[in-house]
Amino acid sequence: MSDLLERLRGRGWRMTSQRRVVAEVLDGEHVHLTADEVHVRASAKLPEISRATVYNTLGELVSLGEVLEVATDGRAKRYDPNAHQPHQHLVCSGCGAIRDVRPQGNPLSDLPAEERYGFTVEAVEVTYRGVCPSCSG
Amino acid sequence: MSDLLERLRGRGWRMTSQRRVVAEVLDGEHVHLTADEVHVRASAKLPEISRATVYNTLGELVSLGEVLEVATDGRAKRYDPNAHQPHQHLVCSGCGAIRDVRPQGNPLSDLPAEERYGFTVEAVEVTYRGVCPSCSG
DNA sequence: TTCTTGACTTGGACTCTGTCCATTGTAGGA
DNA sequence: TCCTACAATGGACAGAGTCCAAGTCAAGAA
Repeated sequence: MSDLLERLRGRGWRMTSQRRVVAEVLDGEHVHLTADEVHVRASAKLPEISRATVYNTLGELVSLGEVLEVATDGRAKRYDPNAHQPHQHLVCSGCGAIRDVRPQGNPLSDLPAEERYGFTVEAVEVTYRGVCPSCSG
Repeated sequence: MSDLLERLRGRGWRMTSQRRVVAEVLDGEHVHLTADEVHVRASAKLPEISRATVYNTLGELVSLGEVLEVATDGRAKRYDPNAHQPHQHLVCSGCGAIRDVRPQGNPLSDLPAEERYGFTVEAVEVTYRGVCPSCSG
């Protein structure tokens, strides 16, 4: 993530303190924050940052392919900075915790041609649901 | 779906015209309506039915395991009456059409123990994304 | 059949998530 | 340093869903 800002600058992204702060907040492993959580954490570093800017910046990062949008429940979308490593998600039904996981094989190949109904299938999202150790203990 | 009402009555469900209409609207194959769409169609049969009742009834059907909630985009949840036959979804990125599909094998077994982080994994949802014949033509 | 009652429905207010837009501010090149 | 196009702001707005107090009614009891 540290070279993210460099990469974006190279792509003509204008660097502002707001964008820098949003990028910093999204740094890390197994990070799946909602826009609102990003706003809270960004505000801690840069109190004047507005909600609209957080939404704008997240949207741009998604368009640029640097962040993934994850919708594991019907509530707010979550933003996953782990965009350059293919993975799926494991979600705790108790507390909502999310882990990135890497299943074996390629789930795309599990859909036989006769189940594709003429679609050109391009991607697959897998969400495993279960109970995490803290919630089952 | 025709015996759904019988089954629910047997479970102590009080039968009302509103609930009957919502159940009727959800009948069929590859049905994935939003709550609002259910409300529109139910209103055609029973004009006085309220939005709140549609939400209540859908929520009850989901709790009872008779209908599945599907969140394929960040927008409104969709309701899938095909709850008694395990399946996954194939979604068109163009028009949003949804088909029920049955992948080979059990996607749950693709997640090795060392990728479960101590979770008790109970279910898996798979969403295939692609372009349908109408949209690619 | 009528009565009774607790479950169900209603509609409007409210919350949450996200978008839009006119105005103000500023990064970065000239 | 100055310009200006791009970015940030915040407040209004929209869509999806929940909540609640009051009114209604399904279905068992008499």
